[in-house]
Amino acid sequence: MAEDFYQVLDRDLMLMLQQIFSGVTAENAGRFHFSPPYDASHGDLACNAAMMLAKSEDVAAMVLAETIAEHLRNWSAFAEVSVVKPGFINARLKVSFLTAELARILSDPDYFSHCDVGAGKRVNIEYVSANPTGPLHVGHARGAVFGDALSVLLTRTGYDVTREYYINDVGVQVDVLARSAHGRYLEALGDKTQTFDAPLYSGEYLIPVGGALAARFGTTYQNVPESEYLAPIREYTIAAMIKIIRSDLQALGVVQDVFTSERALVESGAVEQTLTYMQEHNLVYRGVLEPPRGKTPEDWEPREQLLFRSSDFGDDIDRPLIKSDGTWSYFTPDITYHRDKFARNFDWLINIFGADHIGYVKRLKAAAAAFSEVPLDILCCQIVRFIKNGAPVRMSKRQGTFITLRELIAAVGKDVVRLHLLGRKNDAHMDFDLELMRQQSLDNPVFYIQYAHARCHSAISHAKAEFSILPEVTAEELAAKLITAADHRLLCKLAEYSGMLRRAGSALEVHRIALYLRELAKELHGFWSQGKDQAELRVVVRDDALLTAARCQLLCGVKQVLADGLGLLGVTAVDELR
RNA sequence: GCACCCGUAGCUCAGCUGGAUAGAGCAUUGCCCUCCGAAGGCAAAGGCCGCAGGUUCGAAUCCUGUCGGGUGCGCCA
Repeated sequence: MAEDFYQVLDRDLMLMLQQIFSGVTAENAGRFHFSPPYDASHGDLACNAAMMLAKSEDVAAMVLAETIAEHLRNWSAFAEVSVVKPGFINARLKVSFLTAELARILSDPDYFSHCDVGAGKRVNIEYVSANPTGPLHVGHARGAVFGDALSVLLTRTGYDVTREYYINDVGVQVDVLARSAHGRYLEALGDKTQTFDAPLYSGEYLIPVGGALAARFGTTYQNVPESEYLAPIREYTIAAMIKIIRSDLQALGVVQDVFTSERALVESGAVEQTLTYMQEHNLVYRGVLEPPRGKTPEDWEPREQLLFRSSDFGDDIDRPLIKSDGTWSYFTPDITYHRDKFARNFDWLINIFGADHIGYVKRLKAAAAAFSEVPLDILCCQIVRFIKNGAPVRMSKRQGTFITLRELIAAVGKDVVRLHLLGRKNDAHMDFDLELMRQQSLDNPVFYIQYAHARCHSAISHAKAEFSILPEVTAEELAAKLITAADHRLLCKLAEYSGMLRRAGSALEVHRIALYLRELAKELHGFWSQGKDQAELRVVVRDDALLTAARCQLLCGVKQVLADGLGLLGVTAVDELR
């Protein structure tokens, strides 16, 4: 398993501390690490070990820091090690150590995929799973891009990822869909009296489905009772909706591998099997629930149901599986579905939920815990407020005022949608200002990062034009040439990338990639601008071909890291801005 | 009433699993294009990190309470 830049340093630190201090073991050593200090004037790296050890060793942190620093001074990686007041150990890296990392970025074909914290474990990530009753709308966008980017990130950090969509193709919603489609079908056959009020779906997207149904079935279902037309119309229409949804996802750059049908699961008898299993394992009982506190419904009456002992597994109350009328609750097939996922031998399940399903998390985790040791993580994406003309857009399905995903992409572009939604923690509330995002203003980080990438490209091309032949640069020359403070900062920033990815992966925090890219872009822009005042800080230095070649290597590294990070987020890296 | 999420600069948000003087972008105010792309850079200003306790060498970060905002919660799906 290959280690990244910071892992190597931290591992060596741990080994060294174990040699010096008897109290340091493999277990607690993970707390000691190097990290980039927030203030660059402190150096390239800060180490927290002395302060962490002060108590267990019963020695003043400053004394320990001096001891540790003395050892660190022997490391080949460091040019300078110093100790500062509370007990920080600050270190400055040798340029050769940083340029060696740059060389790996440029020459190692596996550099961007060598992280193996996942160790090939099989993880299933379920996301979107919107009801197949129509095109996706903006409410689905965040979960879609987050699930997609998380899948890419976990793949990159060594997991074997399956991306899954669960199709809720059973129940009232899809029956309503079928009735609506049937109305459009009659319309297509010439009946102009059809209406599509309240419970029916009035969206225009069903009109072509009606036409297709007419072409497919002719007049077969024109004058037959619902019991005859419902199933075939429903099947056809759901397939049409899935097709629309998949194409919506594709427009966002989101791909999923497995589409699991609830109906197929139900028809296989898996739900009954699950109920039998739960009965055999004493996970259910017949009982009556208390009315919900503080908000007792007027028509509440206690009725006996089949309940899952979910409160034994961390839920607040037990949950109904079979309702008093003898039918399953929504939860029952869903439990079955997760049991099916467990049966497919994943090592880890992740569900991406919208904020409107937060209340569902505990019971599902309870069900998972009752069935398997395999961990289930449920990540919720908070509501995105869409702002138009300075005011939040009120969206209502009934009034047809919700913005579709297609409209959003058409308005601002896929890259803007993705980077903006991926730029914040998934569980943070956020705004999406449609005007700002359309303006391509500085509020929009896509252009800032793409601009940095384009500048790298531009400078490298310029260097190639200026010097017909750029000299080869040896490792020694690279280290000897990239010695200014500006070079140094860029090199340090590049070296952070691999460790940042590893941490983002283990924290399931995709937004860190976006933050990092912004930081790297900022360093690049700063680097660039210094060349305006001082010609020797430019990429192209006319009287120094070797320096120019070295700087080109540096910018190649920046360009590659920017492109890789943007690629992880599904955002296009461009060589030129319009 | 209960559960989950969020309260950090005027606004939108970071803060790397407990570290140094809490950071970015936008907006405001000043600079920097005869010079690799100014869609950029530099600088100024802006803060009781909602509030109150606790844990410890050390808290925006962890715990408890509390107040505000959001989302959800019934035998709906």
